[in-house]
Amino acid sequence: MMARKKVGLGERHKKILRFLEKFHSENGYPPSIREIGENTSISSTSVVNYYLNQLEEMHYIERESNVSRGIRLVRNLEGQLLKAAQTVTEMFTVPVIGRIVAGEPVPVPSSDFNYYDQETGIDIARSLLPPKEKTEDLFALEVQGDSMIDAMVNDGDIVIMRPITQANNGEMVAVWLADRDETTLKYFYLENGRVRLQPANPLMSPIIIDDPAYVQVQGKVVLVIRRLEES
Amino acid sequence: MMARKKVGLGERHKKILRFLEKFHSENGYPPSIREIGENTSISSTSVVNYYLNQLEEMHYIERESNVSRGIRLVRNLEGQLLKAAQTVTEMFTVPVIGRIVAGEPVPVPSSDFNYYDQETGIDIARSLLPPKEKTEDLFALEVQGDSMIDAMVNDGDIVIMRPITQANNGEMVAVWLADRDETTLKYFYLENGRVRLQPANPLMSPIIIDDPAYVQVQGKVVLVIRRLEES
DNA sequence: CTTGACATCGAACGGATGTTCGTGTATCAT
DNA sequence: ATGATACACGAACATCCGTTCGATGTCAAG
Repeated sequence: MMARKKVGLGERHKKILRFLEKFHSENGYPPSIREIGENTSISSTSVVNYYLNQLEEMHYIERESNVSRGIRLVRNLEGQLLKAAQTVTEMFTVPVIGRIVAGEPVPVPSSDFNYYDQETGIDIARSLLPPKEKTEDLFALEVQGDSMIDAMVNDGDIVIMRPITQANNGEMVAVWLADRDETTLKYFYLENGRVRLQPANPLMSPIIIDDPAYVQVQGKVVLVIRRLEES
Repeated sequence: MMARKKVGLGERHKKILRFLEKFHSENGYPPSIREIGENTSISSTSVVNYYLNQLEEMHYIERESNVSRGIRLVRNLEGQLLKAAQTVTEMFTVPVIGRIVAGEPVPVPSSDFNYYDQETGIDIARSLLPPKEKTEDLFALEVQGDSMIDAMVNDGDIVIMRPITQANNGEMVAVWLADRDETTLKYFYLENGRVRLQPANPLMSPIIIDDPAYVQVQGKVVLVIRRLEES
């Protein structure tokens, strides 16, 4: 109230910015000018307008004239550029549908699996995957037991997979070995009619399967997440 | 137009959803009903209203009555939950500041490290970490080489860490072993004045260090990410 | 002292916006 | 055939909303 010189971001500017951020965060759309005023103790819409104009000049927001709630957040209080729009599509939830255990086939979801009903999911930033990788049919499994160390995955790790039945060479896949009653995660290579399953652990030897019929590809591994326990 | 039975997401629903997503993405605020109509070839605001009500019943959107542009996107076309608001705060970028190599100390950022200047970062969903885990000082390192298999991390894995100099028992830490000129990732236990460094790999034996002065704790591991290459 | 810049206010206005209502057409089941 | 339901339309209305205007107060500089 005593700041007479224009010195940049004043307290009222900050207060409005914080409110803009919070409101959009909670509601999915920007506040109106009256809502801004009510929540920042400004009684007149023209004063709110005045400050919004200044925030626009300082490139914290962008406004559309004569558009209700036409306010776009550009920077946050610390001046960081906000990718508000893009962020919406840059994270997704992968349903955790079960466990991956050495002695059982992978529980691959059926084609009519309802991806929205899962109660447990794991949030993944889209940028962790290649741009072309589709996300809709990904599923997550929790590793159970110590039997997957050749794949360098540990008890409790989360393995995110895509259901496939045909593998390309070099892909890390989950296969069910019918003659051994065993699930294993390995790099898949089809060479001269035989299958080579290469462990991720460089100290371990590959498995060679003469008859590919014994190798049931169940899914392709796209991501492994290990969370360390909070102690 | 011929579909008289109510069958769920119809073409018009999809068209509107796509437009909602695109418009919000580009403008930072939702479209008005007339804008929706103009862009989906619907000539009447009441028809737009009709479809928006249906999309709300199907939980793709949420609406606020009598609020201009009071539309919140809840799910996208594929049905994935959008955390439009929360996503802004539920994802963050961890700077990748270097590599973790067995023969060198961990490059821990200094206290005046500028976290915003890093060009390489890795996006992490906030939910992958415990709620109390602060995110501001986390840094990421890329594993180089095959020398960390006792920690079950592989060449190319991303290890996300917090700088600490004192470890609690049971924490997965990066330590610099001064007598061996070696960095290693292990579970830390201080027992009767001696340090036990337990490998994550259950087939491997612990290291016992009699003099804790030789154990320089450099950081605590909070998350490991393995991305499988697209082939 | 005056002047200009900045900040604050409320009232008023006109346009933006959402909602309701009634009508018409098509489809389906009985 | 009838009745019920779903979808599509335009008109009308009331409220929401942004903008403008004029007035007032404070401060700093000349």
